[in-house]
Amino acid sequence: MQKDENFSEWYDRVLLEAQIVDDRYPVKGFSVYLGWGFSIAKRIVQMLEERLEEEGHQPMQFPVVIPEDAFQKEAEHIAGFAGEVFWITHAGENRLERRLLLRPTSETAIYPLFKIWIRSHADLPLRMHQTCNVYRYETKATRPLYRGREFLWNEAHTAHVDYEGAERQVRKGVEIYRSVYDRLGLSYLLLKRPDFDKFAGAVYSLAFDTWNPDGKVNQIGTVHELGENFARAFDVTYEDEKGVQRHVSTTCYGMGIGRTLAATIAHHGDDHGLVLPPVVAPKQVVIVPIPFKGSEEAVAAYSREIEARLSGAGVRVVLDDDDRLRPGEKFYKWEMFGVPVRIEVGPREVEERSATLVRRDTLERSKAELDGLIDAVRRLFDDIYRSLRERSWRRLEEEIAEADSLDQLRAYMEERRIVKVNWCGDPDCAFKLKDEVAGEVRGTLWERREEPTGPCIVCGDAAKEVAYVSRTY
RNA sequence: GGGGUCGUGGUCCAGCUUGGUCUAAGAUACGCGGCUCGGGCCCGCGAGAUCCCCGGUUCAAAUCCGGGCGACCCCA
Repeated sequence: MQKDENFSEWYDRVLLEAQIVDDRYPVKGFSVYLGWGFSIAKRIVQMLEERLEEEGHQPMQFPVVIPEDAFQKEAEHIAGFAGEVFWITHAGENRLERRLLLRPTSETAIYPLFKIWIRSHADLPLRMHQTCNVYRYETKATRPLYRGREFLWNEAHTAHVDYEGAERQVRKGVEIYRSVYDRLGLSYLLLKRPDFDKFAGAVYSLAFDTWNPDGKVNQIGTVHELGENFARAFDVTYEDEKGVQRHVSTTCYGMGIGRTLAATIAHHGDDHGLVLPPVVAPKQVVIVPIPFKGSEEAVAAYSREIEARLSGAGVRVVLDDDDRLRPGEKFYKWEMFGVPVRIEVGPREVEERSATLVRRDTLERSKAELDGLIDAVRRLFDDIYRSLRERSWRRLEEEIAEADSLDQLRAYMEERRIVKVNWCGDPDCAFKLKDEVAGEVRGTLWERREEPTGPCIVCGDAAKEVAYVSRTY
């Protein structure tokens, strides 16, 4: 099973065999999270929610339905999403007087309540977040976890006294997302989207784009500066210290849980299946007993002793004592599930009061004394995490190329790379570029300005930016 | 949005070109029993299939034709 040669086949197989999602649900674009996959997803959600709440976001749950009139308040927003909205038009046989829609995102659900909650500057800043499913009738090809018509995400919405407050929050949102991706060992490009590709209704949008083995970048999170756009549309105002009514400035940011999970699978996985960073692995250690004839009882007892020690130290451990499978089959099985560390226990280990450790990322074996086992396991977790993270970043660097002609760009697109080009900033040049090559302009680096090294790759005029171009999901 | 390939037990797949020998073969997974166990052993028995859906052609359709649904790939 070759991940890099045939990612699509590898991915489909891993989803099913590692019990991530089952895509056979009989509605296109909707799939079922299975036990192993959802356990990982929940851990990602939990890390994110903890960070958000540490930074003053209240957890909330808004309804999934939005009334049509609220949805239609912000003109650009409707224009951006109207084409992919699921409408609820009937209750039983009766046509509804007021149509409802399933949220494609929750701004228009949340702002009518912001208007009620926010009275004075003392109510600000207001920060909330929710983890929920959203609904978009995607017309492009759907792909489990990458692009569904229903998908799990977390969205945060904040309101501030002024634009500067919102700007600070944008930076905070970036920092929160970065910390989650980092703990998953994921590399990414943090790009400012070109104006024509920003969130519908935003002043500007930032996006975390990450590489994928098939060469299509995966957008795993976005952070939006909304300025007063939504506040004006929904008339959300507060009274300042001088008694003047002012519009709030707002931000929002969303992280696709499915896409983040997909990236974790795609970045770290190998030809044997998943490779999970220990923080999100539902089981971090699997103990495989190797019971030679005559030593079954001793091996079983010693395995249970190791299990008890690890589990007592807070390690998520499973003892695979299923006697229907041979050790070799168990090795393959737990490698598919991506369990970070395997402990092999046979008569030799019983004899020596030791354990044989195998790390999932490199499949290297090592030995530890029973008394030093917990430290050895923790060290391995740390090594695995570091090496996955490093490998992911190295791969991102290798994916990036630079082109100074359309022909060269086209050639790199064939190789499915992410390519830096000089760009004048004119949207027409970006559109032309998309017509000419298989990729599109994703944006410019947000945190560091890169100076163009030549004229615009399309029109030849003076370039203002260095843009990143790639295929997309 | 356009083009291509494909859809057969849980999974992978043979059969389709040339309709009948298909009461659909095999592998794997599953259940029972035995033997084993340091990388997917081995032996026996068992169960499991609306041949994606709807319609048509025909004495006869997994196979041919039309439409639909779904998946994958390529292009825009």
